Amino acid sequence: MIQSRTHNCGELRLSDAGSRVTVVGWFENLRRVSKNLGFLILRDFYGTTQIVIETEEMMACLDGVNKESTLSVSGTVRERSSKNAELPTGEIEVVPEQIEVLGKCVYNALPFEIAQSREADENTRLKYRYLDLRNPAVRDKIVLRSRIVSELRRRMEELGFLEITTPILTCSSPEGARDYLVPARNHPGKFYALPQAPQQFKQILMTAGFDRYFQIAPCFRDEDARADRSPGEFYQLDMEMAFATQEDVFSVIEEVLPPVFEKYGVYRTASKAPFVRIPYLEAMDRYGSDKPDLRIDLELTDATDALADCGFAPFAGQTVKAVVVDGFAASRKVIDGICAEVEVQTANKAYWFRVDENGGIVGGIAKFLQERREEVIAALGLKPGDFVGLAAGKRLTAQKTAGVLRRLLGAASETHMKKDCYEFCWIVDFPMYEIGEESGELEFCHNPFSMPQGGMEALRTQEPLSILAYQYDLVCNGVELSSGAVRNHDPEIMIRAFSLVGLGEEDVKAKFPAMYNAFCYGAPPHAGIAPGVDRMVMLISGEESIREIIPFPMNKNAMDVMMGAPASVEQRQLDEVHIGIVMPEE
RNA sequence: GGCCCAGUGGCUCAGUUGGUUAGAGCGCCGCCCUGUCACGGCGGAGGUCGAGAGUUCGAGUCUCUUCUGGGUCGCCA
Repeated sequence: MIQSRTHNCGELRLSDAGSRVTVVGWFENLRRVSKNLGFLILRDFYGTTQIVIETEEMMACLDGVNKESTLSVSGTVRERSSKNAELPTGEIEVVPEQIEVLGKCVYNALPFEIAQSREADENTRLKYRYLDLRNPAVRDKIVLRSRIVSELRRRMEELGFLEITTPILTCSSPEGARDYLVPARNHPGKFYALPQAPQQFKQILMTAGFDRYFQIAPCFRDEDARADRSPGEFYQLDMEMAFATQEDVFSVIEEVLPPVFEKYGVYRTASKAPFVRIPYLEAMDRYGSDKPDLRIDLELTDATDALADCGFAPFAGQTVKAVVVDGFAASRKVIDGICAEVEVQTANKAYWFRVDENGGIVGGIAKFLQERREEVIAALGLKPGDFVGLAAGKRLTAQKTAGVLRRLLGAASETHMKKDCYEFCWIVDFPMYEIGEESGELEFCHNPFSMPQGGMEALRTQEPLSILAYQYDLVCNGVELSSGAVRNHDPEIMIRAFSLVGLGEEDVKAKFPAMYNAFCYGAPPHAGIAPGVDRMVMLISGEESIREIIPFPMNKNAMDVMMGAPASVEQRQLDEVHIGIVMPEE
């Protein structure tokens, strides 16, 4: 009969000396000092406890027992004769009377060392995730995630938000990302889809009379992975408010998020309400990005007039954007590295020059600028010691390239980046429409659910490209946490908004039948947002790989190498759901 | 789908202009060690150098193809 645990491995202290205890956990290590003296380290979720082996009898209990087996140890707590101040339990040890193996580890060599699992091959870590997670440094990220989610939930509820779950099996959505499809057994040829977001459901909840909704919502999108984007599935702190404006949404987020970031973050300070608001076009112009990292105090300068016709071929006829960095004394090697990285990230080249102590232009493309040196210096407001990074191309290309350059220069500079804080901002006033790059025709810029600023009046009278939407992004330290919007709840305005992109009433009804119908029965004005939980946990924990903050992550190719998903299924299962497999050629 | 990087004992890595029998640390096995705490000492086992082809007297090293993993662009309303 196994004795029940009396204490966990993290809680015994000097005051427990003399107590008879039973502790259980994983066999982490045995430091064997002689034939009948050794130190056994037992580890559980809460910590480690040292078991001192002083007899050949106890030593024999461990013969042939591999590390990482689970053990039960009963004995007496004793003060250590040599203490370890590094450990919470470092003043005591347990003198065992009985050692029992609870669960054997049948292998005497592990795929990787538990304590160093973060250095192991990532594929191996994912395959043996249950071993990887035994490493406290790995496990703590998952614990952190749990605490963050719990706190977000608590704060939302305190503000009167109601958590309501929405369906996982629903309809394929006609826009956006690729859907994950689920065949419907009782409806041959028809499919459910996993939701890309609970967008329509939450808007219908508003129409149904719920006032403040939120959900830690699972979302599914069949798109390729990135370092900060797990393939397949992710979670959002999804919320929606009835009879609400953009400002109402902002104030909820500004109240809920910063305290959580400050409480659990690697950085201990976060922006206070209200967050900076930057119109989209201004963000592109000043930062070359719609997700600017405001920890960097550099801004883009327009150098088109000064440099476009300087004789340097890549600038001819292009927009030229500059990033001026004072006191940037990086080596040539560092500068070349930054330029190469810009090219990798933008597929566009970056250029540079420098102003020396005497006001001369040197380095990079300097030789093209000598003739008009004074004009360039005056136009860009340069002074000795300034470094100038440059990007050229069509307006948007030049902005985006310079934006990446700004980010890299900021990170490389000693003085232009505040490193230890969370800088939030809102990007507001996104355009309602844009000219599609492929189609060359008017398209919705973000999503068709947003309310145009100015409502019906704007749609009737303004030039479509000049119409702005009540559409906003939440950005923190250069990471886009979320999009959100004041929704278009008026069927007439919705039809008018669609008509500008060549779609009629029938198209609206066909694409979003439930929502459209619901809005025809009296909808409240409403607005919402859905910050990504995974992204927030990454920022808070300081992790750069999203796989570190997901309990069971998939690899880049959307495979779960531990479970073996995706996998083949039996023909019988396929038959039941009326699916035939057509393998791709070759 | 395009581009970039990586792949060498169980793990992390070194391996020079192509040149003897491919090394180290950790782990594993054995022996020694009475207070360790990254315990220590001595010894040992363990390698189709991701795979295939080519160049060469000779390939871990060079070339091509391919596989796997990561990053990135496309994509992500």
